[in-house]
Amino acid sequence: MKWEEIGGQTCSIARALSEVGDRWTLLVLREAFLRTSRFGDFVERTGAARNLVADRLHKLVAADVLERRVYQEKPERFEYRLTQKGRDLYPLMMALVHWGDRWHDDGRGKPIEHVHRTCGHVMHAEPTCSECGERLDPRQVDVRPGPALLAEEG
Amino acid sequence: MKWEEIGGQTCSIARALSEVGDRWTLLVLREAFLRTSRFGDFVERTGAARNLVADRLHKLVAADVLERRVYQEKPERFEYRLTQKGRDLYPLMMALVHWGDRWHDDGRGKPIEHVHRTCGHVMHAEPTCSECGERLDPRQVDVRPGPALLAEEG
DNA sequence: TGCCGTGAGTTGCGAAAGGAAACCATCTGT
DNA sequence: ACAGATGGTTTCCTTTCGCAACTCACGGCA
Repeated sequence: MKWEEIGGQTCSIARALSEVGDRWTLLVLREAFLRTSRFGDFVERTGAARNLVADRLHKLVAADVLERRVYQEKPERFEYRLTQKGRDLYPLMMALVHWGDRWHDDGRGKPIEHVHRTCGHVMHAEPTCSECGERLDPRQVDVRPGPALLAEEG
Repeated sequence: MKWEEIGGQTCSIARALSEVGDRWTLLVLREAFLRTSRFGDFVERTGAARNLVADRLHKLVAADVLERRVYQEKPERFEYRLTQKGRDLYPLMMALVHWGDRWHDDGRGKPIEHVHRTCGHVMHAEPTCSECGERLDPRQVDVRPGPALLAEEG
C-alpha cells in the first residue's frame, strides 16, 4: 500500500498521518510553532535539504495547515504562518515534547521549558477527559466504533 | 542531514521523532494501542509491506517501545507488547486522533469513539497544565531554554 | 553600468528507502 | 503426504532523499 492511499482509511490517525505524519513535516511544524516563518530559516533550523523544505511547505499550505503570505513586494518575499488547523496541532507537539523529555533525557535536563504564564510554573501538557476533567488513564477509556465505521460496515 | 543525526539534536521533538516519527512506525503503534500483538495482524491491519513491518517492529523493540515475547513454543510464536515507554505515547495517539476527528471529518462522524468509563461520556483528550490543571492555551505558555540547552551554549 | 548580496526557490544525480511478491522454515491438523 | 498457519527474509524494481549547483528577481553601491 502506498502513502497516498493511507488517507482514505476510515481512521483518524491514518488521515492525520497522511498530512502531518512525515518526519520533515513534523520538524517544519516544530519550527512553525517556534515562530519561524521564512523559507531560509526553515532550511537552516530544521537541517533539511532545501528541496524537501520547499516540498513540505507547499504540501502543508495545500493542506491548509500553513498559509503563505507576501510580507514584502519588490522583491516578493513570503512568510509561512500556522492556520487554525495548524495551531490545533499544539497538543500533538506538546505530547511529543513531553515524551521526548521523559524518555530521552541525557542527564542534562530538558532542552526547553514551558512556563505557564497563568500559574507561573514550569509545566507540561497533561491530557484530561474533555467531559469530566479527570486525568486520563488509558485503562479507563473504552474504544468503540463510531458513526463513520458503523456506516461503512452496515 | 540524515535521519540518524536528528536524534542527536538538543531537542525533545527531534529525539522523539528519531524513534517514533516514521509513518509506518506510527501506524504500527496505532495497532499496538488497539491490542494488536502478532506479526501477521500488524501486516494485515496497517497495510504495510511485510518487510517494513518486520523492520519497524525490530526498531521499536530495540528502542524499548515494544517488547517481543514468546507466547507459544513449538513452534515458537511471538507477540509484541507495549512497554511503559510505549504506553506513554498514549497522549500522542490521542492528540493525533482528535486532530484527525476535527479536521478530517468526511461528514459521517468519527471513525471510532472513546468512552471514559469513569464518567460515561464520549470524550477526547484535553491538554491541561500539569501544575494548575487549567486548560492549555498556547498563548499563555512561554517557551524558554532549559538546562540542557543552556549547558550547551554556556 | 557592472557587480555583489539576499531571499526563495528549482534542477540534476547518485544513494538510500519503500513496495510487491516470492521464497523459506517450523509446526499442526487430516 | 500435503495443506494451512505463523513469522519472517530475499529479491527486484520504483520512489524518495540528500547534497550541491544553478536560477531568478530585486536593491544597493561604486
